Amino acid sequence: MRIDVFQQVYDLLFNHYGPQKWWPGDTPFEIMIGAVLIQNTHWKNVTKAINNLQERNLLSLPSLHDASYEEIADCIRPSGYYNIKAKRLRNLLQMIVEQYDGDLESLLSDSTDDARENLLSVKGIGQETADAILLYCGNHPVFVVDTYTHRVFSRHNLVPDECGYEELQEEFTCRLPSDSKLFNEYHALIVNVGKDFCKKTTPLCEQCPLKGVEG
DNA sequence: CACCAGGCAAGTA
DNA sequence: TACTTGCATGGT
Repeated sequence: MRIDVFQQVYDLLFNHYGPQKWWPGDTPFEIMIGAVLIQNTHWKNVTKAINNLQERNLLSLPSLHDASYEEIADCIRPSGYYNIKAKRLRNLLQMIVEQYDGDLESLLSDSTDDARENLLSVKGIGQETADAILLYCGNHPVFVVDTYTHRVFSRHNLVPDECGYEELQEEFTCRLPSDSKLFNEYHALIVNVGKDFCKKTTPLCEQCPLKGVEG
């Protein structure tokens, strides 16, 4: 019996990169904030923004919820789209206050479906951000799809180019065991190989650990 | 200098 | 429904 190609890709990536220890961040709250700030932005910029929040003691739900819009925007300026992201952070905190009495752990221990639905109801939280929060803050077994996932897998003809978020996510979900630890590592590995070998303009590379893998 | 990054929502037809 | 555009800083 042949091993599934998605499993093969995981093995190739894991053998090449080793365990990733994601998500960068010390607390679920910090990880959640990072999930919003990373949207279409380099992680290096997000680090600066998070450091600014840390310096002003804003890395907790009550303190950030109390902070003014201007102060938040000023802190997260390096992460880009700072006006819209400040609003998104406030929307997210507001939902947690209203739906979960301001308790992040309460959101994270809710059922996956209910927590996801509440996250998606927030303006500024889309499917990827919601799933990243569910997986990397709450260890829910949901596979996080991102631009690298689509690019790497379509470029290797493992999924059709026009594959959408849910369709792509389903490919992983139905081929792999529902294991949050596996999903955690796999997504991180895909981002890694995407950054190194599957940029928008770089078409192909001899050193790519996925060289020769085709659907 | 141009281009891009671990998206998302609003606007247009 | 299916495209297009605005949002913005900092690294290469």
